[in-house]
Amino acid sequence: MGRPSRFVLTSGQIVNICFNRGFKTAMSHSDTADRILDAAEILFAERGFAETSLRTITSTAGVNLAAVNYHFGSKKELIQAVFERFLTPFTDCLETALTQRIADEGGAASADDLLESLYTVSLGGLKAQGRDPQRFMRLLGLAYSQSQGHLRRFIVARYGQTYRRFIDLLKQALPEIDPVTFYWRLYFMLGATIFTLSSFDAIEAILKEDFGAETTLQDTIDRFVPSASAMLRATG
Amino acid sequence: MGRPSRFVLTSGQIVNICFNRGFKTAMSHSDTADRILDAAEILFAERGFAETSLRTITSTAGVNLAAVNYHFGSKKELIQAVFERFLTPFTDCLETALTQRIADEGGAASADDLLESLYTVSLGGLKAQGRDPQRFMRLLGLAYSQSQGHLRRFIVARYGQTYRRFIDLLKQALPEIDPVTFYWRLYFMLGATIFTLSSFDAIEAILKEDFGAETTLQDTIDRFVPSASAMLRATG
DNA sequence: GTCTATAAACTGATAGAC
DNA sequence: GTCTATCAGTTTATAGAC
Repeated sequence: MGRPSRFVLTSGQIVNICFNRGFKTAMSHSDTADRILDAAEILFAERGFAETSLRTITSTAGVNLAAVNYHFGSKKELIQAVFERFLTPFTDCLETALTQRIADEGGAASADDLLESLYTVSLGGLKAQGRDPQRFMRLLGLAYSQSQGHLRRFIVARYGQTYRRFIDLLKQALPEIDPVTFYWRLYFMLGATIFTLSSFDAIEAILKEDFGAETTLQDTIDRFVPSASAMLRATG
Repeated sequence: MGRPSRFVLTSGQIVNICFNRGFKTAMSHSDTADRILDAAEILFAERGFAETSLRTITSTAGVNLAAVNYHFGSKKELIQAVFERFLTPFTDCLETALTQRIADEGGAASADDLLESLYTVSLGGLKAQGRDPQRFMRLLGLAYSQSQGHLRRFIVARYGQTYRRFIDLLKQALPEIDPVTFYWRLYFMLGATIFTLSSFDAIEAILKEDFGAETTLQDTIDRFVPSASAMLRATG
């Protein structure tokens, strides 16, 4: 599994370093714009974009309605700002983790290690940042399903490079899979992750109710990595 | 793999039988209500519920605005009617296919055969019906992500029994997987399917562009079944 | 920067003529 | 069953006072 030696940073340590830095600078002053972003992030994730009015956002944030237009210009730009605030530290952290992995493993990381980096950054990173991974995944799901075009273009232009890098590394780690099959399974994995973690609270509650099983963060990562890995590698 | 003998109906044949019956009766008269349902189905799948106004639906359908309230009562009831129209033949067909499978295989079907039934009914069935599988999946995704409660309750009450039956059969076919892991992976599979097929056209276009690969229906089923199967069975 | 007030457009739903 | 006309409520966005 390529467990790092004691001189090498683990994904978890990288997560703590990047997110703690990003977190402090982003949160150092809680002015009106941040209050709006906080409220918008929660409400968008719960209801979607069209179902969340600026009035609901501003009254939840305890600020004036006109403040949205003053600080962000329009609702579309507010949506982009919400995504920018959580995708920037996340993407930077993934970038760092990937660089560390390939340095660590001499140029080519294994598929399981790449997946472990991805899930540790997305789940562990957000929890370390005091944020809810489920909310993050719901927003990502919305970006795909409700995207009015502008958001999709914004995300691809701003963050596409890092995700292409991840995909290329994963492809190199699975040379036996033909490119078309790889592409299908990549979507498969993305959908499984976003969809499942979007319903994380509901699944967690059902598992506790029906099986008495507590769900920890590490449990979830340890469940996702082998499942995704087996799916990517499937023969037939 | 349990290929049926020549005296046994294949999933594909079952699909043709159920859907052709349902299709003719449902489409025999194209009055105002059906025109509204046709337009609403397409527009909801493209934009979501909140983003699609009744005015857009009625003008697309070429009918009067008041006709929606006359025929369906409210927008919520129109949404339910859209789902009812495509979920009823789909669910009936899955029910028939499952019954055939367990009769065919003497009480307990294999996981791969169950998955093959599910995908043949959902993909093949809708295409046989002259409908777009992608649209079907987008609507299912919306039911999960945008569900305003009423739709979720409607679907569970009306169709829950068949899906619980499928899940129980699949669980029986995978006795070596512990129940909690099974539950996680079921969500994983559901998300992968809905998400991937929601973007079917986009994926198809990219595959043709980048690899010159044409994508047929049977290709897609043959790609999904082993991937989902490997994921469900993963060890570790 | 923050506020009030209001514009301008859109929404779902309905009453009542035909 | 279908239409027009309209209601009552909501939405985003902005102008202008402070």
